[in-house]
Amino acid sequence: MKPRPSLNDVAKTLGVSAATVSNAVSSKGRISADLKKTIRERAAEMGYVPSSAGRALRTGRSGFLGLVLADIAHPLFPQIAQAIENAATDFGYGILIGDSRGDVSIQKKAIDRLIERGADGVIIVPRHGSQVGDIGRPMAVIDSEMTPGNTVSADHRDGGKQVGKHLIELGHRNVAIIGGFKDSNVQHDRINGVKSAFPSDAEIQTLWIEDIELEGGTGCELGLARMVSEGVTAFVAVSDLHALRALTELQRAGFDVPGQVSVTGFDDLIWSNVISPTMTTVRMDMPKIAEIAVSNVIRQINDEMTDEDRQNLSVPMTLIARQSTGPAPTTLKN
Amino acid sequence: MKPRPSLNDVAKTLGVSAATVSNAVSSKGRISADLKKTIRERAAEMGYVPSSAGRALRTGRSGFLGLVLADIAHPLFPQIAQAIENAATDFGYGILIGDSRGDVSIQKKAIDRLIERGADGVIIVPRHGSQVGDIGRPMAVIDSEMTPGNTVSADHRDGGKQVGKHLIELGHRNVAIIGGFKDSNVQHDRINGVKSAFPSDAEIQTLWIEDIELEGGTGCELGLARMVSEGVTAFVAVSDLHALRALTELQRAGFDVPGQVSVTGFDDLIWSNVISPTMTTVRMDMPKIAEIAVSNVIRQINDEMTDEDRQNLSVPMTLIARQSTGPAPTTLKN
DNA sequence: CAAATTTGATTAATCGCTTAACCAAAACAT
DNA sequence: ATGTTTTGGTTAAGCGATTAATCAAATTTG
Repeated sequence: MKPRPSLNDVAKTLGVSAATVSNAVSSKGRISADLKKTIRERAAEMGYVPSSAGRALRTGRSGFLGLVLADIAHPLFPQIAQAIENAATDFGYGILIGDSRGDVSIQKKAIDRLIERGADGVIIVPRHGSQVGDIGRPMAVIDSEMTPGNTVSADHRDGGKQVGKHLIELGHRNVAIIGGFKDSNVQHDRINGVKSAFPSDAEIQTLWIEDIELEGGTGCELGLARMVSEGVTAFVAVSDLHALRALTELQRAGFDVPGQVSVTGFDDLIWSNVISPTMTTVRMDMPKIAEIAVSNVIRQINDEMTDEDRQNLSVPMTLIARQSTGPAPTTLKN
Repeated sequence: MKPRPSLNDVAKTLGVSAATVSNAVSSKGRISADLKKTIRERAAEMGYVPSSAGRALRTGRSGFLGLVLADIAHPLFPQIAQAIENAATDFGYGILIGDSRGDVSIQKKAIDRLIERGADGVIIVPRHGSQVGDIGRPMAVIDSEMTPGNTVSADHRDGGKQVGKHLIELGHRNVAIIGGFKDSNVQHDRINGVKSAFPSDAEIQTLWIEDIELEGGTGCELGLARMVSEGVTAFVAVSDLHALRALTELQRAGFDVPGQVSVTGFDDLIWSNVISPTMTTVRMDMPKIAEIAVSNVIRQINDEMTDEDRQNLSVPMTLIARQSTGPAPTTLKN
């Protein structure tokens, strides 16, 4: 726990001024190539690391970005956090996390707390149904194109469309979409995308888990078996979590997936590739999204915003066809 | 983006010294109750928020703790991050996240980066098979009691024991344990715990996914169906992720869970309660673990370590019996 | 060669906060 | 009334970095 050397310590051992050391380390100001090299070597061997506190105080920049998710417990969080952290690191920033403990009303508070802690900007993944007002600081929102103030998002609509096309090619004409929350813009985008792929004579219905659970209780059966017997040949869930729920419910009811009925999800969550059958899903390009969000915030911090930056960007999604989808069975309805 | 008022700004509007304002805000030093109240009110109405940079520079404390996970993509990460963030917030600290991008060799680098960014201490959840050397700064390790330098962990062994007992009560005598990585101390603890619950004449075998995938490739079938036909009546996975894999593989092969075979997992991951059947699992008390880890690091920061703090604490796990376990079938072997 | 310019480094101020040292006035004790 | 303590505040130093202003020496120019 020995205190680390300061700029001044390094300067003294070389008999130069602190300013010169600062210049050498940060490659600013005027300094001869020779001295710069000498100083850098000495600094390195002394184990000198610039104090972020000192720098922050002087420059007014902390070098941190806040990452706020309404609910950290969301299964997509690892993907998001990792991508954001990596992108931020590439830009020389650190990531401070904030959690609103599942309570939407605290979302704003969580953001404020990060700002108070000195975050130079904030990246927000708002909870469905909520939107973020201006916070007077650089920020980027990752949600849906429909969300006011959104900065960047995956092209959820096209992702849905890809799923729809995939199912059409497999011969499915009677499909049930499984949604979670009606007030989620992301889910609506995905659902609309799916629908847009089908011709108008296709049979498409949408069921909402929040509705079903209102009656059956959390984690209740969704009643998918009955729907299959009524002709549904494929279930499109707006999230791999719901897709997993559907898959296991169908399997347990004795159906063969994908032999008798197909299932698809979204987001390529951690388990999608190890369950049996592996799940057909659509993946976001999180590294790309993160890079856009982070660089956008940083440009705001540096007052380098261009008109282009204010656009609501969308990043393509990628369909990953796996084992949970197959040709529509022709036996039942024809 | 208007600059926020400083201590001095507040002091000037009241005609007092900055030191007095500081004392009023932080309740230190000597100050009359009246003036303290006045100052606090004025500070509040001016929207004064202490500059973390100024404070950090002066006190040498940033107010941040680093959280390093070898792999942020781990499905347990949300639980951990949320618990740590909440605990840290309760203690007035913020959380800075670090990721080693899946590469164990970078684990140390990720830690160093957080320290360089000014983290006062670090909380580490090391990757299986790795251990953390002394970093010369306050730190806490959350892994297994077996891991050198471990600070706090769930009582994985007892968790395993609870699973074992649960299965014994249900009449299971022929069990297969599914492990992931052999070099994981946590998994070994759990496995040993499970074994310890069974009498010596019980048939217990252990299969390792890393071995099986070496031949079959990532995400391959585990060959559980054959094992069931050979008499195994229950599968104990060391993680819900593996349990899910086992469950779907068995269901797909046409087995009824828990009618013909039981399955258990660990960690109560996000999906455990929504799949069908819901998963019997064992849950860690992450809030408790996080609180212990965070407070331990903070005591190190404040040089308040007691001998008690150096102990390797373990926090009880809780068995959550759900639908995936049932009485052992008596038809096959008897 | 004197004047102008460039180069390379130093000085000193400053960011916002904390805290030890100090001091005047009030309260108490002898 | 004089000495002592307590109370309530102020002063001033300093944490470590950045940067505008400055200056001496070296170099170029007329």
